[in-house]
Amino acid sequence: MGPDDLTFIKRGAQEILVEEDLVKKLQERKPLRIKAGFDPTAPDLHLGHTVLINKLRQFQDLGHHVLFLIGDFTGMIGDPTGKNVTRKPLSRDEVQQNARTYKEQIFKILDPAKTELCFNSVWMDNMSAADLIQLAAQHTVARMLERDDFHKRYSGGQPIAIHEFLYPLVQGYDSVILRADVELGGTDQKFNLLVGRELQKHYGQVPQIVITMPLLEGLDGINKMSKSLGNAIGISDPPDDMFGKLMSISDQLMWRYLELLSFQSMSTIAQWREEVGQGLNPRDVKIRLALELVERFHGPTEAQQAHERFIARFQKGQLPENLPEIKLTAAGELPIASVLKQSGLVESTSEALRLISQGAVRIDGARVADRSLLIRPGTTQVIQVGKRRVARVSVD
RNA sequence: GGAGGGGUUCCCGAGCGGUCAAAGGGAUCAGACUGUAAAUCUGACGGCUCAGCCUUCGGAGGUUCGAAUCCUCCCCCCUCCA
Repeated sequence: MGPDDLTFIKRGAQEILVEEDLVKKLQERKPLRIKAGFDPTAPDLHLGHTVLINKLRQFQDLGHHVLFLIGDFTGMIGDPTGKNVTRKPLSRDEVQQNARTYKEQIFKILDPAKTELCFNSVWMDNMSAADLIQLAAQHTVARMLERDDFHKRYSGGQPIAIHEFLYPLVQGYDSVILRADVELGGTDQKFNLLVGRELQKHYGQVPQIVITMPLLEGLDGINKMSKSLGNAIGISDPPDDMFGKLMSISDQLMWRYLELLSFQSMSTIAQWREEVGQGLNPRDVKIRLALELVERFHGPTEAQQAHERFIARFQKGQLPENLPEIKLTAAGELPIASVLKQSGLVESTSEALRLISQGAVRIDGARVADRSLLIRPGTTQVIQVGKRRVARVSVD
């Protein structure tokens, strides 16, 4: 623990405010209080979220103390950052349930012994209106309007509700209560994190260091990773899925993922880059990445097996071992399109016919050319649609 | 409260009485090429008992041989003024 740790801390970080202050704190060689706030909504964490959590983990490895704050009070306000969607308040039970799910997921990365779970309702519920007004008095409208999205909305004539100004204030006040030395957040959180610094000064504390982490790109390599964009790798994705998705990223994106998601040292990664420069297939580096991450969330055995299954299936073109079994019942012969639809391999008859004419459908390995092919009852066949959809379908 | 603009298939966005299941782009899916790479090329992209038929263009009515396109009412969004 000390100033030498700066290199590790800086890895992948977008910005550190203020770096000299961080060096000073590190020089004290005392465990720092590292804060990060999270939504109380159902955590469906994906690798994008883990960028920040990994950073917390690095701090723990360096001997620091993590304050994992669940914003159950702020959740009721709704973070005005980015999209402007009103949230419905969560009940105590829901928050508790979500907190449990958080624990399950984050402790695959974080060390429970060095993690303190906090809820800001603990202190915010007791705050009086007078206290809140006093808190609000610490900031001016002009400063609030400096925030990029407020500024845009204000100058663009879009509404900003008064309560939206309270969000950054409460988030900052959390830092005061928790006496945070460092707060981590995504780049979109920069303003809110800085408000924490201001408030801490007002309350006579040394302002926290703000570290922003980049938003990880999703599988497409362009948009930020998000479940709703369908470009995410969930940390509870099954091993094969996770492995496969990681293998499907572009070579360029792979280096980014290595920096932000891998626990390999930067020097090791630099060495890999060199190997690729000398002719190593980037695919093999990708395999290392996939192994590491699947292992992190599912353990070494699963990782190894996912790797083997991947090779068998996609490099050797074999069928997966555990095919989903689908049983259909039919009175007589069934057109292939109906079989595909009823088995759930395609969404509609139209899609089935389309895919057949595109040569995407195989029965027991043989491409189906005839769109009016009839399947007789009493047969069991392996049906493939494209590369990823396969099932053993029996018709009775 | 007043004036104006707009709601089109997953998204953006053209269409403004027939030739419209609706241009173009994106996303997606499939095929080729591969390393399940990426990029590229090709094709598909509402549904069905599929060379035909049925249901779509904010909602409900209406005009017309015929409407996403015209009329009426309603709902929703935005801009400007107060």
